[in-house]
This record gives sequence, C-alpha cells and structure tokens, in this order.
Amino acid sequence: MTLTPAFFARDPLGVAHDLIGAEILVDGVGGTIAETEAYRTDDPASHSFRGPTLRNRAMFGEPGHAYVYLSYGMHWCLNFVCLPGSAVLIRALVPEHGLERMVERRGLEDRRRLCAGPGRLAQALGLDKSHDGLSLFAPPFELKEAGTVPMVAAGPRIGITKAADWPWRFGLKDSPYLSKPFPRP
DNA sequence: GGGGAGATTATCT
DNA sequence: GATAATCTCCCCG
Repeated sequence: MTLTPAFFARDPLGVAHDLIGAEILVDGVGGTIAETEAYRTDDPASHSFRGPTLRNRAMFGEPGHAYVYLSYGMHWCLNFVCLPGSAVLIRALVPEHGLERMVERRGLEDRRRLCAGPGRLAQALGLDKSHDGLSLFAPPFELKEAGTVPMVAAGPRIGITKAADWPWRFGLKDSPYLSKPFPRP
C-alpha cells in the first residue's frame, strides 16, 4: 500500500487498518504505528458528528493532514485526516527513533510506556496545537511504509461513551507497545 | 496488577 | 455549567 495523499482519501476504517506497521516520524522522532482508531463522520463518538467547528476544522480539510486537539484539558492527541469529517486517531507507536528525546519529554525510561496511548505518544513526539492542520507529507512529518505485512488485531475503541462497542480499533497483534491489550475473541 | 480519584481547560450546550 | 478520543499517582493486597 503506497503512502500518498490518495491513501488517506478513503474510509477511515480501511486507513486505520492499513496504517498498522507503517512508520511516523516528527522531526526524526517516532516509530512504527502499533495502534489506531477510526472516527467517521456518521459516528456519534467523532468530533465531526455535529458538523464543522473551530476545533475540528482540520477534520473537514485535506486528507493526509494532521488533526491535533487537546484532550481533557491536558493531553494532545494526533489524528490523520481521511475523507472530510473522518480521521484516524494514532494511539500507540513502537518507539524506534529519537529514544533519547522521547525519554526527555516524557520524563521516564520505560520503553513500553513511552508511546503507549494517544496522549503519551503526542508528548513523546513533541506535538501540540502548532501541528494542527499540517500536511503529513512535509516536514516536520515523515511517513514510511510498512516493511512487511503485519498481523492486525481489531476490537472496540477505548475511552468513549458513545458507540463504544463498534470494533474500530486496530493494532499490531500481541504487541507489548499497545495502550491496552485487545480483548480475546 | 488493578481500581479509583484528581488534574486541568478548550469547547460546546 | 458540563463534558471530554487521557494519564499518573496512590492504595490495596
């Protein structure tokens, strides 16, 4: 699967699945995408459900751009915009590049917890409001395709109250870098 | 290792 | 004024 803007111009379910195993870097810091969640326009849990607002405007912009928002007044979260009104939340990475900077930003050494969760990942990569709306195909972002086809697990999304049972969460099967294990089938 | 409280603020009702 | 796509710390056992 070639990572071009066209890759993102489709249903976020497919994008969320196909992003597992790809690599994301911000200023050279990052690693393999280990966990994602899809948010669609007809999805009660999505920020886009009630239409465009100031916060979610990036979700209605160009596919292949970043949507970065502040969660719980404290944590930045990174999304990749797909078709207008839809996006994929990046929930976990396998930390591989720039470990030193991640440790510095996160204030801990435990590799398993550096990027295991959307807020942790954003902190490790130094993301904030300034990245909202930026293209993923230009610095400081860098995307690389998966080397091999990974085993992908799917299950219910995490931390939401609406449509909580829809299995729109994807991840590297049995990876120790997930924010949480997937429920047994 | 697991459950629960508290942190902290932009956004929308 | 309530809510939220979360995280850390503290307590228990």
